[in-house]
Amino acid sequence: MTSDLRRELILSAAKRCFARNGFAGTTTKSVAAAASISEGLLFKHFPTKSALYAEILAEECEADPALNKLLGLAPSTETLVVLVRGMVGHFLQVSHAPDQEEAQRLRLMTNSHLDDGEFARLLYEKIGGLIGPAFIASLEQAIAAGDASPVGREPLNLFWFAHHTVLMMALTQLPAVPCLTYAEAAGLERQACEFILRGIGLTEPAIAAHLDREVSPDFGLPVTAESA
Amino acid sequence: MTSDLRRELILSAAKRCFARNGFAGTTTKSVAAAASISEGLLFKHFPTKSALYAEILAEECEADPALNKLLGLAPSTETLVVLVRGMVGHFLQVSHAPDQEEAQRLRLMTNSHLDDGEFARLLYEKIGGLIGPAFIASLEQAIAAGDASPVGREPLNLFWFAHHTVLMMALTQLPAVPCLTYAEAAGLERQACEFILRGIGLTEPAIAAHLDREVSPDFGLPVTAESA
DNA sequence: TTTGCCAGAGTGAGTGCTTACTCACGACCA
DNA sequence: TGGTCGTGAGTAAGCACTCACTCTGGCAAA
Repeated sequence: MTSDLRRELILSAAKRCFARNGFAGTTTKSVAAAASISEGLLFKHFPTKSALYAEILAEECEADPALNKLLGLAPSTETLVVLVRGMVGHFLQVSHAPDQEEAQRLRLMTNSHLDDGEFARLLYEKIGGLIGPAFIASLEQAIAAGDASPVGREPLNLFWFAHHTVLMMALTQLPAVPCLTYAEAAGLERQACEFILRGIGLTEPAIAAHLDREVSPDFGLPVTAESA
Repeated sequence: MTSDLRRELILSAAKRCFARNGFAGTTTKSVAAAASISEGLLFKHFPTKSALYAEILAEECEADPALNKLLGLAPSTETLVVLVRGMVGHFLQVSHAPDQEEAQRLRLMTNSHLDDGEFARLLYEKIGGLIGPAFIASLEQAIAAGDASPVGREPLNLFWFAHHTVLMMALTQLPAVPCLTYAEAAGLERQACEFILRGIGLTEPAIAAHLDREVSPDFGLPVTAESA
C-alpha cells in the first residue's frame, strides 16, 4: 500500500476515535487497531499523537463543496428562509446520518470549546465569512421588501443566535439516548425554523408564506463548513 | 479534620479538575494535589475514580435556592421577560464570574453531551420541570393579554430553543480566547433577549415596553438548576 | 531470464514513564 | 488503647513511543 493512502486511512480511523473519546480518552493503540495496523507503523506516519490530532483538526477546516450553491442565490426573503431551513435541516440530521461524518465534526467542534477553542474559532470564522454576508444581504432585502422588521444594528449576531440554537439542538441529540426529548418531534424542524425566523425579525405572514412552500431538496445541506 | 469535611474538600477540588480536563484527562494524582492530600487518602474516601466522578455529577443535580423566587412570581408578560432576561444574563456571566462555579457546571454539562448524556438528561429534566411550567403559564398569560401571538402547540420547545441559544453563547465564551467575538458586545444581552422574545412570539411593542424597564437585580441569576 | 540488491512498508516485542489503586505504618485524640 | 485521619512508598497495568527486524516489489547487472 502507498504511503499516502495509508496516511488517509489512519487519519480517517483517528478522526473516529478522537471524535468519540476526545484527545485524552483516545489511545494510539486504539487508533492503530481502528486502522488495522501496528502502533509502530502509526508512528512512522505521524511523529506524535498530538501531531495526528492537529492534522485532523486542520483537515476539518478545509473545503466546502455543496455550500456554494446556497451562497450563489440572489439575496431575498426566500433565500433567507432557504438558508435557515437548510441550516435547521442539516443540524437535525446530524445524529441520524449514517456516515457519522457530521456527528464527528460536531464532537470535534464541541471538544474544542472545552479545550482552547482554537479549532472552533477557526471554524466560526470560516462559517461567518462564508454565510454571514449572504445572510446579511438577504435579511436587508427582506427588510426592504417589508417581510422583516429592522432589529438592531448587528445582523451577524442574529445569524449566530440562530446557529447556536440549532447546533445545541444537534448536541442534545448526539448521545445514543438523547439528552432532551422535544415535544411533537414531527413538527420540530418547522418549529425551530419559525422560532429563528421570528427571532431575526421576519413577519408572521412572510414566515408562513415561505415556510409553506416546498423547498428544493438540494438545499437541505451543509453549514458547519464542508458538507457530507 | 472530620471525614465529612474532607469529603467535601475533595469533591470541590475534583469538580474543578474534571470540569477543566474531562474524565479521561483528569488524574487522581492531580485531584489529590488540588485537594492538598495524598492519593492514599483520596482512595480512603472514594473507592474509584469513576465513583468520585459519579458523585460530582449526582451532587450537581441537587438543590436550587435562588431560583424559587423567580418561579413564585405570578404568570405574566413581565414575568416572562424577567425569566428570559435572567436566563440570558446568567449565561453571559458564566465566563466572567470569578468563582467559576457556573463555568464548571457548563463544562460538566457539555462533557456529558459528548459522553452518554445521562447527566445532561437529568439536568434538562430538572430544569424543564422547574422552569417549564412557569414559562408556559407566563407565555399563555402574555398571549391572553395580547402581548404575544400564539405560535405552535408546544411552548416548552420554545423554552428549549431559548435555552439552547444562550447556553451555546456561553460555551463560545468559555475558552480564555473566546471562540466567537460578537459585534457590539455592549448591547449583546439586549440583542439576545430580543431575539429570544421575538422567537417565542412576543410582539415588538411588548418587548420594547418590558425590556426598557429596569429589572430588579435579584432576578439576574440562575437557570442551570442551582445557582451560584 | 536470473540474480542480487535495496528502499520502504510493516511488525511486535520492547522502553521508560504514568496511571489507578493498595498497604503497612505513623500521628493524633477520645 | 483503639479508632480513624493521614502518609508515602509501593504494584501491576496501561500509556506514548522506539527499534531491530522481516517482507515485498521493482530494477539494474550478469
